[in-house]
Amino acid sequence: MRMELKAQRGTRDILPNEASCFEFLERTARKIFAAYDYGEIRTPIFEATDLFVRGIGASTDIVSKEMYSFADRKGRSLTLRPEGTAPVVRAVIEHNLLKSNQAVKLFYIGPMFRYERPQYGRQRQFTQFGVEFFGVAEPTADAEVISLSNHFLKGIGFQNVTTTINTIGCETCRPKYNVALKGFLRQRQQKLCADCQHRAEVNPLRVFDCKQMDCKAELMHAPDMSDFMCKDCEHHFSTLVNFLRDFQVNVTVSRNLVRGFDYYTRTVFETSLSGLGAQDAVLGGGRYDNLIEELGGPPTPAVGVSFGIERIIVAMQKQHIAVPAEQDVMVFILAIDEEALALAGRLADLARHNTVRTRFDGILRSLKSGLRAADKAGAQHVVIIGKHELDQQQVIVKCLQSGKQQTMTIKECEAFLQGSAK
RNA sequence: GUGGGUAUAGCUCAGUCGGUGAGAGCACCAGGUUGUGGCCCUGGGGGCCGAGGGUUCAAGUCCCUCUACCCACCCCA
Repeated sequence: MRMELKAQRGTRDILPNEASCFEFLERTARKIFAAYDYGEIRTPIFEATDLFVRGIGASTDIVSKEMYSFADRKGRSLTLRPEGTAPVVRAVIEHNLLKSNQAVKLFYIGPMFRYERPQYGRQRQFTQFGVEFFGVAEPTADAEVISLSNHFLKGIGFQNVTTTINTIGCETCRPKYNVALKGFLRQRQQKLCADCQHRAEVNPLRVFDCKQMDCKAELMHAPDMSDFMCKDCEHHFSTLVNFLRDFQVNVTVSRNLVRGFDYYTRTVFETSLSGLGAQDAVLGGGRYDNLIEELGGPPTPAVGVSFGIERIIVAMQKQHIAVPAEQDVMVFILAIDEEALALAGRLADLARHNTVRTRFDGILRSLKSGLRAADKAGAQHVVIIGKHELDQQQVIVKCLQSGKQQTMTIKECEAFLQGSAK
């Protein structure tokens, strides 16, 4: 195979077979998002680079080394969006969607871009669905978003879904804890791995995620977040956990769960599915009570989640979850003689105008190969036209399932294609 | 960004110690009496063996470079 032009690294083509899987997920998501009364928002694929630097945090991996940034013809620095929350926040501020004490619920669907090393379940262009819930500070909002996430995975067909949740505190208690943790890590610096030494400076909470046994052992003695947590945060979290139990969402509390964006406050969560190897998180999210204000909007609490669609599709394949088959009846129009092509084309056109799913390729086939093709295409009915039929102004309509067939006049066939074929 | 692995037909993969003309299954196409699908049988098309260099009388096979993919790390969805 000689090809100079190929899909770029970390991108790929979605062929019809897989596209139907995306379509199924989108359909399922829209149904569930609608049930929770979220409205769709479509934001541009690229934004000012500054939006992500300020929103996600300059020191995060995504901003410091994974963004597709470029200068446009006037020298503006633009970036293909690496995630969906910052653009949505920008949009709700820009359009004054945030009225006081009003809940605003939005969802988005679309491609995201990160310059990462591709791996299974990790592409440079990938699809995320996500929801953002603005204006409610109470844990009811967190619970709703997590419940919605669970509902989505169950709607697709996943069983035994468990979500991991944690709280990382708020602007009053987290800094105190960070100071204590950093102090602790500095003391033990020599005993930590290189990665953890780096984490200790950039995002100290991440050290709890380290897989090195030595680091884990050291961290047994680390200061405990719960000793630093303010009353409000503690109450928020325990209430949330209770809500989730009421909602029958399986949750595991893990103090090791930390997320890579700077904007999270209090609640963070993610859900993993089996069959994905190292990249097994298919959704992740959390609360971000300060982001809107930081980006120039009115102080507004918010919570959101995003779903990794390609990863969900991989998990579906690994767990043998099939996309429900299309139920539409299909009619196959088969011309077996040159003279029959015109009538075949006309009948196909008529059927299509009546939104009957119709297969007609405009080519001559032998009766045998035509029926084979119809069978493979999954057609229910085949309209067969040859010169014998034309001479009599008739056609044959064959039902593939029963094997029975009947001759009809052209008029009868037209009526069939307009009515009972569906 | 770091370390390791892989690359042969549309798909999944064989191909020995370098040595006749590059294979299988699936998929596709066509036949199996004159106009009837699925199952079965027979036949057929389709590969510059990822790209570029090198070693050799001889390279799919050995060496180097590049590219892509895979696994782990990092990070994340």
